[in-house]
Amino acid sequence: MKDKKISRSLLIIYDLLYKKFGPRHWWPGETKFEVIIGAILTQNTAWVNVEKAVRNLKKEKALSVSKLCRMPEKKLAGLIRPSGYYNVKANRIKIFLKFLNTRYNSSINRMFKTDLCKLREELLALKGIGQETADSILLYAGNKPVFVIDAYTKRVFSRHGFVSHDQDVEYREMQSLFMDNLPEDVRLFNEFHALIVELGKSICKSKKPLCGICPIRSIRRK
DNA sequence: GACCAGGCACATC
DNA sequence: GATGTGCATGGT
Repeated sequence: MKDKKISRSLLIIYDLLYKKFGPRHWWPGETKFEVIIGAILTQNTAWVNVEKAVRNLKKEKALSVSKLCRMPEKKLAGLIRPSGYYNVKANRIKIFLKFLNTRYNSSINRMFKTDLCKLREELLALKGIGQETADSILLYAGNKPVFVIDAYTKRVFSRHGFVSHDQDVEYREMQSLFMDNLPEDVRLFNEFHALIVELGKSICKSKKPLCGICPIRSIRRK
């Protein structure tokens, strides 16, 4: 259900952010496969640490489906160590690879030819792939019109009254805010989410309002 | 030394 | 269902 006022507000915010930060050229990654691996490695992790892990994989010439399939999980964990949670993430990558092999005969392109809703369900059924990771894969590796919701998006848009609650806002509710009120445009979805992340990072660094948006800290876990 | 980062699964109540 | 906890490195 499109709300013209919300739609206009979102596009104004997008323009402000675009003027402030410029195009973000997301996702940083040379291939679809690298984007997918990056999406798993970046779970609750600073991107600089993901870059180190990806560098290690490239140094080993291991950033391909076949190479990673053959690599023992322990060795993979060692290479991605800088990205944190390395045992968990190595296991998640192996689970994805097994899925890709058995379901799509190791073909990323074949995987992305699947109906969008069906593929999203399949990804979500994998252990270690949650909504944000699945949507990042679909948007940034598959060029599918899906809006990615992350912690920054939840914080910024819930605290500025776009949805009723705070950080506990449901993923799908927040996603509908964007997908119902913006034109279905992969490039827009891509750029907007990347700009929101940039905004979130800048706010945390500067601790001053930016583009009229107040400093926002995450809520501390006990 | 404390806090945080482009999450997710699982146990417990 | 909601809440708490484990998984872990590296930058500020």
